[in-house]
Amino acid sequence: MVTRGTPKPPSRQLADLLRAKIESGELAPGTPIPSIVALATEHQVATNTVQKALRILKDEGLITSVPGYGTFVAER
Amino acid sequence: MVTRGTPKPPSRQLADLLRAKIESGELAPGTPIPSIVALATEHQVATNTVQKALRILKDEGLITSVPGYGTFVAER
DNA sequence: GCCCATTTGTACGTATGTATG
DNA sequence: GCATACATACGTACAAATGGG
Repeated sequence: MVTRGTPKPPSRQLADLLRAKIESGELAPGTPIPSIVALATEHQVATNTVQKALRILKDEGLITSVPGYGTFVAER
Repeated sequence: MVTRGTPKPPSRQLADLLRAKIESGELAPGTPIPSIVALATEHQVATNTVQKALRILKDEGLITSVPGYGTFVAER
């Protein structure tokens, strides 16, 4: 759940949430992550915020994005 | 000069522009970079775009930001 | 080859939060 | 307390890439 009024901003909360799913294996390497719009709707945040969260995970090498196609869990 | 209609987005153009000034020594290590608002006004882009450009340089280790204080050219 | 829906990427303008001096 | 500056988020818009029909 993404909440406000906490020291941890929504973008980090969402990044942490997705990272946990990846590391737990719920999102396996090679599988697609829900689209940005889907994540924004699901977690009640702006698409920009989702982009920011995904950027964090990209910087960590956990995911890769293909424009016009989708975002996927990286092979480790 | 930051232009549109080119394959290189404004945020990258601005990042490249600032990087060149740093590497040429025009902006020496330890010296402050103009504020985000100042850069946005000067280059006619949104503050968000400036933030994006600065983020690129931060990722490259060329600058560091201190909230409420300013952004500075990194040492070395 | 040509539309078209989907998806990522970038940008805009604005608002608010937080830190510094 | 106040002014300045960075950080985050919102909603919106449009470009470019992809894939399916």
